[in-house]
Amino acid sequence: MSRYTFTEENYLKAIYFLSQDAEKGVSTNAISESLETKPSTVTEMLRRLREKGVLHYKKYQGAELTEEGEKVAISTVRKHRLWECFLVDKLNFGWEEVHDIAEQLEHIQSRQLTDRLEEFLGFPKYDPHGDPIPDKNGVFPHSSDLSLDNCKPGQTVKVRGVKDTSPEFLKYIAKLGIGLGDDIHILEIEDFDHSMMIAVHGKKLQLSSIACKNIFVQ
Amino acid sequence: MSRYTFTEENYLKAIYFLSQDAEKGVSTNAISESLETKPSTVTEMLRRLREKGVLHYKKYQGAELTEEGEKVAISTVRKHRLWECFLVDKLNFGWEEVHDIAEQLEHIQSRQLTDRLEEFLGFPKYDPHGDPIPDKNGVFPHSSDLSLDNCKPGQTVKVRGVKDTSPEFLKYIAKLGIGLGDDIHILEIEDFDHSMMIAVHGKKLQLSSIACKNIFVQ
DNA sequence: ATATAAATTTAGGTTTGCCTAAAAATTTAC
DNA sequence: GTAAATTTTTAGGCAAACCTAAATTTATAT
Ligand SMILES: [Mn+2]
Ligand SMILES: [Mn+2]
Ligand SMILES: [Mn+2]
Ligand SMILES: [Mn+2]
Repeated sequence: MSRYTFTEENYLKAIYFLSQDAEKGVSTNAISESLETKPSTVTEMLRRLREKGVLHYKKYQGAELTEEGEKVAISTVRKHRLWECFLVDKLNFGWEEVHDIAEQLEHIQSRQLTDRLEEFLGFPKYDPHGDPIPDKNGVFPHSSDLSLDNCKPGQTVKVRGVKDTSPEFLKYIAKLGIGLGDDIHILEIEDFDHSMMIAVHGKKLQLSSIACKNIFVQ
Repeated sequence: MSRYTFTEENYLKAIYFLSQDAEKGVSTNAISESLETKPSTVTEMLRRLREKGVLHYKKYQGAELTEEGEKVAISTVRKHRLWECFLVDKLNFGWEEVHDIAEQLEHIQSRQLTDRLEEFLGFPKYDPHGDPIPDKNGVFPHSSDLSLDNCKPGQTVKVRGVKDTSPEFLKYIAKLGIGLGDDIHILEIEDFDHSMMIAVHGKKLQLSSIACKNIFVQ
């Protein structure tokens, strides 16, 4: 993994995320939109990145990252999310303020810096928005590691599964309007019983600590 | 103080330091050497920076920063030194390892980030090499500019910083067991080469006059 | 004072990343 | 299955930073 420019890392990161939903090659237009550059600029960059060996690309057929390309993308995601943790946990920024600063910090090149930052932060598994942080080998934590009761007010997390799969529990959360893939925004945690006030689909509702322990999030 | 590129900040910082000793305009060659670019590149950049209003420059007459230019330079120095403190104090880097990483971090643009970092670090007045850190208004703390070679036998002085911050020199004095805050007792000065016999931590050792000139004391 | 040397600028190129406008390929619509 | 719409690529340019080689200006030395 040699050195990549600011811009190259941004392209690789964008293609990495876009290729998660679309299973074919990532389209020129999709990249263009995501990076707010013109499609012609993207075409040119794709040719350059292909020559560097970080992606496969044939005219009109979209792009797919190579192993090396994915490694660079994941490393950039890792840096981005670790810095977001730093900004929120150590410098007391709000979770909504940190993205743009992390967009800059994610391009600092020093393997040692990233690894020591991770250690300093106590090896966090998720960033302030609940997104998983890959380890130094590029391995993401399994989402089932994190249940809702381990999250903090201010976080927004995605429902990834349930621990209790009984019909009673599933019916209960379905009635509340909570389903797989939904975003839960944590508003407040009651001190005395650890129940949570949350917002889902714009609706405010209360969840007991027992319910929270049974919802896996990411 | 609008936004400046990575490169512009580096030029302004270099000119700022160079204009501290040379009281006339800073020469093209001096900048070229300090930034390891060719003189012709510097000439071109000086014209551009003049148009931006950050320095005065007339053909063959060298460059001088305007108030705005100096503000940018000092702000960059501030960021550089605060990040060096962070790396040493919080991430346990050695003081000889941090300069290159700080060269990158100093260009992150967020006033808020810099100020909160400073607060997180406890408003340090000096970086790990003993260099003074300007406050958010660009004001430097008063720093002693007394170097060891100006001291006399019999004196005991405290190490406050180094003039030469190269890894070679830092490693050298680290090997000798000399660090920030250490007490140096001057035993004898050799007449013929002005080398010093000193005692640190109870150990006797010899320092060349070149080494002595590069150690700031108080 | 003139010749030589050194410093600086000019001229002409390169690479990275971006743009607009036009052409070509692909997809969709009838 | 062709025509229209959309997507993508090509062609040609531009700005920031860099370079080499050739002038030009300034400094130095006899
Ligand atoms: Mn983010
Ligand atoms: Mn980015
Ligand atoms: Mn430094
Ligand atoms: Mn720098």
